[in-house]
Amino acid sequence: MPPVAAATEKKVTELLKRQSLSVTASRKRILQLFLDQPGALSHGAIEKKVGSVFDRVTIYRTLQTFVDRGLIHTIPSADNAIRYALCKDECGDGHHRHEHIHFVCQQCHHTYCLDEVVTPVIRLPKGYSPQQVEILVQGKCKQCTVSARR
Amino acid sequence: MPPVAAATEKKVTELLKRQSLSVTASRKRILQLFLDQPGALSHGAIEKKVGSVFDRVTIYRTLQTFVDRGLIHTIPSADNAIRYALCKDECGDGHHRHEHIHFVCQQCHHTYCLDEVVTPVIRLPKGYSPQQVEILVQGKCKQCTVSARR
DNA sequence: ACTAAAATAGCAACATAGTTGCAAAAATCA
DNA sequence: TGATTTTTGCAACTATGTTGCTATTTTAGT
Repeated sequence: MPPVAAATEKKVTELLKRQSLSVTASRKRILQLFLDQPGALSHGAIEKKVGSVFDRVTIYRTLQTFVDRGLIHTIPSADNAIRYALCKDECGDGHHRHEHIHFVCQQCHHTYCLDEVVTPVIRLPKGYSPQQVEILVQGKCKQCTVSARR
Repeated sequence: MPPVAAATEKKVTELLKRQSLSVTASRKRILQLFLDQPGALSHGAIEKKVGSVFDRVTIYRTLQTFVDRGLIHTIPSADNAIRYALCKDECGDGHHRHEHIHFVCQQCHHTYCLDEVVTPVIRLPKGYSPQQVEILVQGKCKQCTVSARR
């Protein structure tokens, strides 16, 4: 059985309204993509899934809107493919509060937010004022470790 | 006076030969760009500087070669612009060993390797095997903090 | 220093990624 | 329902990254 149940249309509509966003087909569909799976998605991955239904430009703009409203956040990468993942409730209009780290599996290439792992405090040299810390761990994810053990 | 002296041609030639790389004009010039300043450079930034002299493709291939040989390393970003920075001596053919963090200034948009700040050990949930940890700190850099104080 | 072999650079052509302006369509709100 | 606002899709464009091929440069051996 699949680990995550499909989000109902009601749920995504709820989420959009809560951010006072117009409820449109593309926004509902793209938000649902995020709810339907545990990892992060790149623009490219989303385009592959729904690119025949919605215009590329619409997908770009939808992602930007979601980031602006604090529905999703960006995850940096070393392969020129920014990923996006759902935010927790603490994020909202114009601000993001994230304390979790990001895990990139080198085998299945999925990216996950590890909400249970809190980012440590980083002590910087004099003169540097930190604002935000992003931690990116590469390795082998839960699924891939399990599959390899069989 | 400029803070960093220009690297001599001899020095870059030395570095290239040490990695058993052919010594060519583009490799010398691009390597010198890195030595002439303290931060990281994106492909775009390099192209702006020497794009009229060398072909775009040559720059891409030179950067890739340098990464492969352990001369420079990549720094992930959230703006689809991978940065490259010089490696310390511990890196070599096919492998990279980095323990430092990366600092991105939100004001001047430069990226620096903070070699004196060591990446802490990150404790992951069961099932995840970490291979590499990348830490990206955003904030205001030394220069920009000083300039603001004036 | 010269030459043959190997490596690299430049070019062209292509593929992918991201942006902008504008008119048509859809969503909101009264 | 209808007017207003917002969003979408399209077209055109810019930027970014890749590949194959040939010419040029570099290297290594004499």
